[in-house]
Amino acid sequence: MTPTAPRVRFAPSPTGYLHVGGARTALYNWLFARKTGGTFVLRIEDTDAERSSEANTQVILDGLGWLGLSWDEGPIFQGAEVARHRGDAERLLAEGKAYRCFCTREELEAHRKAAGGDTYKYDGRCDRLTGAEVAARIAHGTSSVIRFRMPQEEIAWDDAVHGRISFHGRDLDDMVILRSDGTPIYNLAVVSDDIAMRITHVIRGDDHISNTPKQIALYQALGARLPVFGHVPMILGADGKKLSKRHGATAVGDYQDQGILPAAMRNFLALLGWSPGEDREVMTEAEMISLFSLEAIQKKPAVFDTVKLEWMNGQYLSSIPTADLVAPVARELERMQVHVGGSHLLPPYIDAVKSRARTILEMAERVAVRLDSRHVKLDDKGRKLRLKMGDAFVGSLKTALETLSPLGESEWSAEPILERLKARADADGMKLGDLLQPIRVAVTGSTVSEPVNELLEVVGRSSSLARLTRAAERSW
RNA sequence: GGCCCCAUCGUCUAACGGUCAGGACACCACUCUUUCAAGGUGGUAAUACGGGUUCGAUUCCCGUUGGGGUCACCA
Repeated sequence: MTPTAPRVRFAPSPTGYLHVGGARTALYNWLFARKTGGTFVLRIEDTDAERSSEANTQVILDGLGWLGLSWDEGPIFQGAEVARHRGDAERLLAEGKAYRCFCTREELEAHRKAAGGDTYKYDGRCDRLTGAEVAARIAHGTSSVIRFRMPQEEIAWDDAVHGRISFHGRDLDDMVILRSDGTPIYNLAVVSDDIAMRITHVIRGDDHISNTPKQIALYQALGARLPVFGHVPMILGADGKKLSKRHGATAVGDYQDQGILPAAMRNFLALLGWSPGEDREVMTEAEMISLFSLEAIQKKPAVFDTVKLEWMNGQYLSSIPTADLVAPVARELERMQVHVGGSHLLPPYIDAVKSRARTILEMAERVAVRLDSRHVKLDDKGRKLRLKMGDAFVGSLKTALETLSPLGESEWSAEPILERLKARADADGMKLGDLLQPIRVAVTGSTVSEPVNELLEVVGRSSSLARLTRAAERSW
């Protein structure tokens, strides 16, 4: 390994599912590592024992695996490193860069109220305690935290995506770095770990910008060399607000469930806040890696557009061989409790449906409709067509039944079906479409399908006739 | 509210001071198919506002407005 090879990390906390924003951050780290020949480390930030869980950790690992984001080291669990975290905090204390604070939560709350709330900053009163006073309180067994004394100076860095960002220490709190129970607070744990793991590039969400000056101060106090920081923009919902549960699907698992392909998700996520230029959109993994750069990342937040994601998925779906679709569609059908009778029977159904579906789920639903008439549901456009056509709708169905019933089982295939329907339409002087579209709606419930004659063949003689009869009688 | 970040079509974005401001999604129209999509062709649609700097600003500077992030013994 060359000494200049970058080391990056993705450091989620297992307090929930893998959010699409987190997934994109992971993706950018991964792309950067692969592009530069660097190392991608996975670290699980589980120092909040209350909210962390093994199940959540597994969901995150599964999500990354599904997206194909392989890590080179880890997962490393932050919770296993508390001894080092504590050591670092105590070192800062010993070097006079941090101090013990004996204030209780109640006292802090009282100060905050007295100061008027919003702009409250710890006033450093415990920093003014004499050595004797501190010793007395410790001897008395009063519990304490360790606070870091924030340098009162400008703290700035050249952000890999934003350019120069500058804060001033006077606006920053003397933050707690070690809890009274001896466990570390986030900012200390992160810095301690990133130093120990020799991380060279910290690529994370914009929501961490305000943590960065605090962490830089910690790096400097610990005498460590600064990594490059790069803050990638947030992902917003359709209403322009930060993406959250009320926007519907926000976990990568949700999209997996909807039948989005990992490659499509990865491509879409990469484009959300980054552009390779030259109007490139659909890219292979190798192209994405070779074109990637931190400097080309957008500074402003991006709205998550599920419609475009589905379009992207359709692009990928259409280039996948039917054989590769059998297993995922079969799995979905099983989940829907649709009886298939062996997945070797599936290919003709998938072919029938493939070019018209944008997700695996949609594909499975359409296959289900063809397999089992109980899945036929009249959709809005179908209903609209029936209303628009009025009596002619049922008339067309009756005509179709008359025309097709005489066809025997052995003659029931696309070619003869089309010939008969054409001949009949000609004879009756009606437009072929006026005859076919009601059939399509009666058989599938939808106005969209493969050519009607092929549809009838796939569905089969008896089921097709039964569906036409039912639709004609019920006159839907 | 303090601090910080950001600002090109509805959405994702391109344009290292000079372009008829380009592409993609979505939408509309046309076209192919004696039927649906897909495809093809075309169209509607943007530099938030006000000042500078400059021969010339989407691009550089300042301000306004608007949006976002963050202010815990959470991460």
